[in-house]
Amino acid sequence: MRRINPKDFKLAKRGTSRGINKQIALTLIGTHQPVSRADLSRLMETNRANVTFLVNELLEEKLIREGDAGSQRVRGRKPTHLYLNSHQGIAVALDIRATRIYMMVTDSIGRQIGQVVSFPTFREPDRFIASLGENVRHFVKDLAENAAIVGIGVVVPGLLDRANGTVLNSPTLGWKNVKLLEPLEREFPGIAIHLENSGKACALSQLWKTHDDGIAHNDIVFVSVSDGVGVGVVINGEVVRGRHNTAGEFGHIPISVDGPRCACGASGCWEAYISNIATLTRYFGREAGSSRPQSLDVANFTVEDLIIRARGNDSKALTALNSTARYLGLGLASIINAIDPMQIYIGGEITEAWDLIEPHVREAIRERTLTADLGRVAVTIVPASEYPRLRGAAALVTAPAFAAPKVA
Amino acid sequence: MRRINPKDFKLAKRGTSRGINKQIALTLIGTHQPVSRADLSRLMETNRANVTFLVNELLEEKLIREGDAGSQRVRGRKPTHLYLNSHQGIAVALDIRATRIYMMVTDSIGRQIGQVVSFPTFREPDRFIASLGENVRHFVKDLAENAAIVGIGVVVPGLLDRANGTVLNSPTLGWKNVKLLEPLEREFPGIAIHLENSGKACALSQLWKTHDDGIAHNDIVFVSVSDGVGVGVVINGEVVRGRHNTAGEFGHIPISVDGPRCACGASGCWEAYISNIATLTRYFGREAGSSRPQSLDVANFTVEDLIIRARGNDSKALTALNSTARYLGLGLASIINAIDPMQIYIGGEITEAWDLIEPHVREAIRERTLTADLGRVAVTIVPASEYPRLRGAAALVTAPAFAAPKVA
DNA sequence: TGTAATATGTTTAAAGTTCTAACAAAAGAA
DNA sequence: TTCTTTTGTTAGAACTTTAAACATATTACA
Repeated sequence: MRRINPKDFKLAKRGTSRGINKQIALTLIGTHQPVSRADLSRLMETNRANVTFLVNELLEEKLIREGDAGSQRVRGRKPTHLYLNSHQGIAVALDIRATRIYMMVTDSIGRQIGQVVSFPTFREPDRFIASLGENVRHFVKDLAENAAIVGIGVVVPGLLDRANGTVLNSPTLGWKNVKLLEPLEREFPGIAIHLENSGKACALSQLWKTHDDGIAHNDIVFVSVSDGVGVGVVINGEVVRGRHNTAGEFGHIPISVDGPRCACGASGCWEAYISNIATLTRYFGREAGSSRPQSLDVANFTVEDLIIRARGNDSKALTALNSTARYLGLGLASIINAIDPMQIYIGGEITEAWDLIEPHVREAIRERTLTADLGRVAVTIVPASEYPRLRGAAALVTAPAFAAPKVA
Repeated sequence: MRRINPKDFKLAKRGTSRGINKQIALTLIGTHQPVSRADLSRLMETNRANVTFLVNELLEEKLIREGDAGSQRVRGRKPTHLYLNSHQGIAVALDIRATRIYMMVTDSIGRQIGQVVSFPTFREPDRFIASLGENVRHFVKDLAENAAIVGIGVVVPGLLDRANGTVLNSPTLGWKNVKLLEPLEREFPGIAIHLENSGKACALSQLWKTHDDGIAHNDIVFVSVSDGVGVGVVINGEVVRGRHNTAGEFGHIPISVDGPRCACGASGCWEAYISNIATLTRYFGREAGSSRPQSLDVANFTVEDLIIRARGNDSKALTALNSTARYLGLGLASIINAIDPMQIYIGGEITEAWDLIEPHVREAIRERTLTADLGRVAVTIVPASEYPRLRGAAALVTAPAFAAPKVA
């Protein structure tokens, strides 16, 4: 039961019904392809005539294509298979990280083309743009020859003002109030640029993924554990943004308000307990709350290294991981109690130790969730090899064609 | 950008456009009444002809009515004023509390009729239903004579299974897995029964309230502080329910995981720091974490009494309140970081001390919110005299007529 | 007082939907 | 070859929004 916003509604025009049904048909072709017009009419519970009209228009718009005739089990005319058209130009996905920028090229329906490449990040805004422009053009030529870029999705670790296209604050990059949209549009004239926060991009990557089970994951949470903790929340198939595009910052709910100092200025944030730096600090023997994590002595030792040691016989490493696992679970329980999602996805380096830590995570979840049902929520890891941030960035470009029209 | 759920979509039929536009017109009549057809055509940015058709149908359905001709500022024909029709039967709102049940009767657009009445709560389910049935019939006759009841909204403190119409767990009432919908439907044959959790009902009450400023509050959080802490979250004009109707339980996010024991079984929950019992326990000198709040010696001393003492010269009372205020703010900050709402509403006995505690609440909010914008979010108290639970219960009955149709 | 001007609300017809029913096309079964 | 079945299309009915003309009602002003 949704209330219509009297200051922001969308009237149904002559073409609204068709618009809705076309998007539904397109979505179903995406999830069921190859699929015939007759199949669609059954899936949509409408008549074949209507489907013919809708499909013809989608064909004209080149959003779908006809394939070979399918084989019919019993007798009757063979169906014409319909597929999503993946040749509508390419999307460029960029993941801006502290030291390197990662880049993926996809076709118009978000399927990866070639390999992920990377190039260095320059912190100075002008140089950042110039280097990025040069590299993107170079690698696109490499990967996709003459294909036209229809859009560029850019994922940034930090808070974004999407209305003005600026990075409000990114501790990772050391950026505050850096304009990004406008210079990028100047660098790539005529190409649509989309900016997104990394936590929200990860959530998008799972929302728009075509899952094997065919079930849509329309109420999900993605928790990305890395230098910081990024969270993206999807409710009703839509990323929750809030009034200032700041929603989803579960990384800073407290575990204990008197706990270790966090990069955000407060203390005892979840992030301060489970970020990679927190885990490493724990391993190097400091009490979690006694020092600022930044001042780590062993600069090049990573969580991946820690996990390798834990798999060896380094009990101290295992203890550090298990401790993080417990706090991870405690925080997840808060998210579960607050959102009650269908599924939780976890990304970040620590997922490589999932077989070691999962029991501790689950136990902590059970400990703090309100009901047994909530304690059993599915928790799935997303390995780095799936590039959730990059796939989310690509979705920024490729997904709008499939999105539900805004109505009422 | 919402993804269409391929397992749960709604096709646009012949009448879908009209359905959408009728609900928009109805909503606008509600927020702008009295309003003419010509006004509507301007508000909706469509032609007067279309409005005539829509309005005529709404008139036939008796959802609206024509009033006197309005006075025209300049020349031209006088407009015909349109109003919502409030004579479509009555709604009964019931708020089930530990010892008494409160009841309000409203007209078909949710406006209170007569006074709020109350009668005792029987915990034993059969007797509960029988007594409730008798009292409701008695008081309805008293308040609204022969009016037909179109629906009954029932608000319960605790977790509900709305699919099966049962109370899963209500510590306040001492109920576990108690069937409620079916026996109520038997008790009131032919009358629609709606069950709702108290936190969500409070959120509904604000969502469906016609605010003076005319701004719709489509992203809000209602925090109700009482024996427990109930929270209702509204995103995109819709209450967030989650997979098991359990979403919104921010009452059990931790302040400190090693904090005082909570009624839910975990420890350090927000609720354990700010519930009325926690505040009283603090006043009576126990350390917040050292004992179970249930075993309170001074049984009949309430938070209201505490506030009166704080307004006198009882510095211990003031200290207890201020301490609760600080924890209230710390928890609110987590909600703000997570949801980034337009507005937060606070209900419960403690709001009577708002002038005393607001500065402490605000300071704690600022301390833990991620950005300055988030720290400035509007926090409004809803006094008990506005009966948010009862108004939410009434909205369960009266709001569906105004709700947006489910589409795409 | 009468006429022009102007705003409201309705009617009519056109353009664009879904939907029903009939029809053509294509393939296997008998 | 003929029948049966399935797919896909076409024609027209029913129902939309929308543009334009029209009727109605009121004020302004000569």
